[in-house]
Amino acid sequence: MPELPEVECLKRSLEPHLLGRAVLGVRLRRRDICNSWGLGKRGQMVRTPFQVSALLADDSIVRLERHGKQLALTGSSGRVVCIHLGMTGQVLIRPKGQPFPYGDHVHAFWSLDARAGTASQWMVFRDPRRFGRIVALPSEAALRDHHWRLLGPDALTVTADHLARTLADSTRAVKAALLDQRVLAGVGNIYADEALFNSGIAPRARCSRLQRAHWDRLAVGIRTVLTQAIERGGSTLRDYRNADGDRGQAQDTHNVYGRAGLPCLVCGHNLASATVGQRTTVWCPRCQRSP
DNA sequence: AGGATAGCCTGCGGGC
DNA sequence: TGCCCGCAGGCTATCC
Repeated sequence: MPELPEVECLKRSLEPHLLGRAVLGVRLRRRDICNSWGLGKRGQMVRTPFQVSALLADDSIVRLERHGKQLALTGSSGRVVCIHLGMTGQVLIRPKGQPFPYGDHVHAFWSLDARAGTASQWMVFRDPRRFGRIVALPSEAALRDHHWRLLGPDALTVTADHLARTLADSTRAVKAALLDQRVLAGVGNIYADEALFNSGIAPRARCSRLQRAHWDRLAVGIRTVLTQAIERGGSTLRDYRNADGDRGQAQDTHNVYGRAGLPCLVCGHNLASATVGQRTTVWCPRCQRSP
């Protein structure tokens, strides 16, 4: 469930813990959630045998960067670890020596040094369903030019121009297009439904039928919904927590997601539900229209 | 080639 | 009470 707002809130909550912090060592329980890329002989990116030391061991963290739903940690060596939370992934900061309150499914531990006012801590990656991934890369250039090369622009800054240009000839349902990370990065099922409600566009509307005014409203709708969710700390439906274990509050203000059959908060008409783009989709048939 | 579909994976709630 | 089934949906691989 973590989409762009949840990953952004995770990033903001991790930064005070991680920036400038030394990684003393890394322990990995599951190797099958990790990938590693390196530079090949002709300068191309190649898959390399995974080594735990590639996860910023003996490094210190100098930067956190998010694109869409992915979060990258850069070490002072220039190496990068990119974390993708999948459905149930969590990154948590916990003091060493205290009982760990989150049960099983912790796949990786980073040992962080003690610093002024702070005891030594663990950063842990936990992911019950294991849809998440940890990717080691040799540089930020490799991150942007290789690992993130197929992702569309970050949804927080998406423009009507980009949406119109990218999707004008597409016959897909607009909701399916919003879920496609190559079109824009960061929108998942929750915020796709919320953004479409905000813009008054039916999820099954064909992209090629939409006009300039629709793209204008949709771009604003996407940015607004995501920005407001970030301000509320993201949506916690079940699993999402920030680095400190706190829940978000944005789920309390959803207009349509999870409200199938309930009255529309704007017009009172019962909200409809159907599968669109292989995802459960909820919308208001009165407030949202197909051109 | 764009678009649809299957598969990965665990927890939980509903039904019996 | 306990078991089974369906569902949740991020993405990749594969098919049409």
